[in-house]
Amino acid sequence: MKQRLAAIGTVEALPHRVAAFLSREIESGDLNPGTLLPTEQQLSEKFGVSRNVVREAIAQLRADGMVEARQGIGSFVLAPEQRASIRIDRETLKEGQNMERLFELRCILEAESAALAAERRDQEHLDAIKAALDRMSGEERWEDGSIDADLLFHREIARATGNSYIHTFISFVCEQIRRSIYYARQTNPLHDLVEVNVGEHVRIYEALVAGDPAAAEAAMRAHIIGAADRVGVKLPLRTQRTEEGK
Amino acid sequence: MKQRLAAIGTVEALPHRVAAFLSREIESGDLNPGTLLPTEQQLSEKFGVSRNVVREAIAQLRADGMVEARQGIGSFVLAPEQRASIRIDRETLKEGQNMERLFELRCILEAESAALAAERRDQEHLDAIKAALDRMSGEERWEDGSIDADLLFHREIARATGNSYIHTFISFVCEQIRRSIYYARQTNPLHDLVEVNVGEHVRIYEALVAGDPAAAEAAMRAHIIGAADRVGVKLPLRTQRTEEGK
DNA sequence: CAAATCAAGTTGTAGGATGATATGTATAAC
DNA sequence: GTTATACATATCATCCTACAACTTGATTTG
Repeated sequence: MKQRLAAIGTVEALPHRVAAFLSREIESGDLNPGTLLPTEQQLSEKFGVSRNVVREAIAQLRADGMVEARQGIGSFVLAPEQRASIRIDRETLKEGQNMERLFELRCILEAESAALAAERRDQEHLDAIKAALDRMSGEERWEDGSIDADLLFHREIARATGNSYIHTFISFVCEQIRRSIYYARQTNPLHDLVEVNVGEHVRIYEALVAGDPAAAEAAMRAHIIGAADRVGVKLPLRTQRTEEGK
Repeated sequence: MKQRLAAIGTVEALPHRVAAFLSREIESGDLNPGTLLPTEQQLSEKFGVSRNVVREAIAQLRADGMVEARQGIGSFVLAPEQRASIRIDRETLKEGQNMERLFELRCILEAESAALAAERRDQEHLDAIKAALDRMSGEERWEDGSIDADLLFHREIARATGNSYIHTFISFVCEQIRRSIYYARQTNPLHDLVEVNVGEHVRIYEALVAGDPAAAEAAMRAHIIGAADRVGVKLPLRTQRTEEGK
């Protein structure tokens, strides 16, 4: 009774697919903490892969602190309290549609971040944001320095919210996106370098200076959508956005 | 020319010892970024272990984002900037933070999550959410089973967005809040147990069934604000929310 | 000279064999 | 009857060989 692993278009390593499957089962609660995973033999037969593949998958789960293997017994599912971290690894990032999802998450976080920053920013924050903006304007093309300045711009806005959780999460998401862009450029050097749209950033900055949360949110949302578009990602938009909060 | 791995008193798994050795070589700069690791065959001979052990060790390094393996070539050492696997560990998030900021982030993520879920959910998602809701209704007080059901309810909604990043982030934030509540109850057992407001959850569920993103978002926002209030956290609200998107 | 082909090297996967470790069971001793 | 030992079983840990898939560079061929 073999079970087909989701066969996405992208070529993906088998161990990662198995690990992702088990990981989802644990996350969704199908495998409660404390329970024993099926034996390597059973998993091997269930997924139709060799035990080596299963072992590598379990090793990955163990590295993430999701299970604990004990010789002669099996692998136990650990409670979420023991989970060490959030991790988005390179393989996951390469999966199709993941860029789209990442941008979607970024849009949610940054739009709200911009609105909060517009309400809570002080002069020191504005100065830091302006400095990043100036650094960005120095470069026309999407080069390393420009990318860093762009990243800094967004992080400074997140910092201006006064909520370090938001700052941490946005930094993380931005890093993921930046690295995937690096990677895409590395594997396909002919790919056109994406230009940084300075104008979009200026509009965000102006809204922050004006202390207008709605304008800041709208400008940021437009910017993220534009940025996604420039790397070939069409962001699925919510159909009823304008009606919210009525 | 075999090389002895450090034989510590503790019995440690072979792959972990190999990974630790290579990891130290990379960290110390003996293996510069961009260079190719020795082949699995060579490492196998060097350490006197099987190729499987070497493979598991490299898989661990890859999971940590230190190397990238490419079939037919070898494993490249990555620069720290290129490392695609980032951990947001609890220590980082715990530094001088408070519940207020955590709830603020949760509100941002979950409100949008509910709206997206209302647009994208299918019957399987609704069934899973309903199941969590039923489990929750069984308990009147904020007890362990009820907390788990509550958590599951929110995670299932996040899953219904189809965006695994949102799911991951929300799970993480919920887990943080749950642990804080556990801790508060442990240190102060006299503290009144907070009741789960089933009604708020029902309203969210109904909006999801109706496929109404705006209603789902509003219900979720009200719920998070209410939940924060019940644990003594006053959520700072944005002043201009209703005007957004004009 | 250019393009197609081939050969060698490397990682990825398959599948079995053996050792190490934990658990349950049956037998023997008291 | 109870306890203790030995054995059988199940499982992970490691090792081994073989083949498939992929990359690179040399060779051959037109």
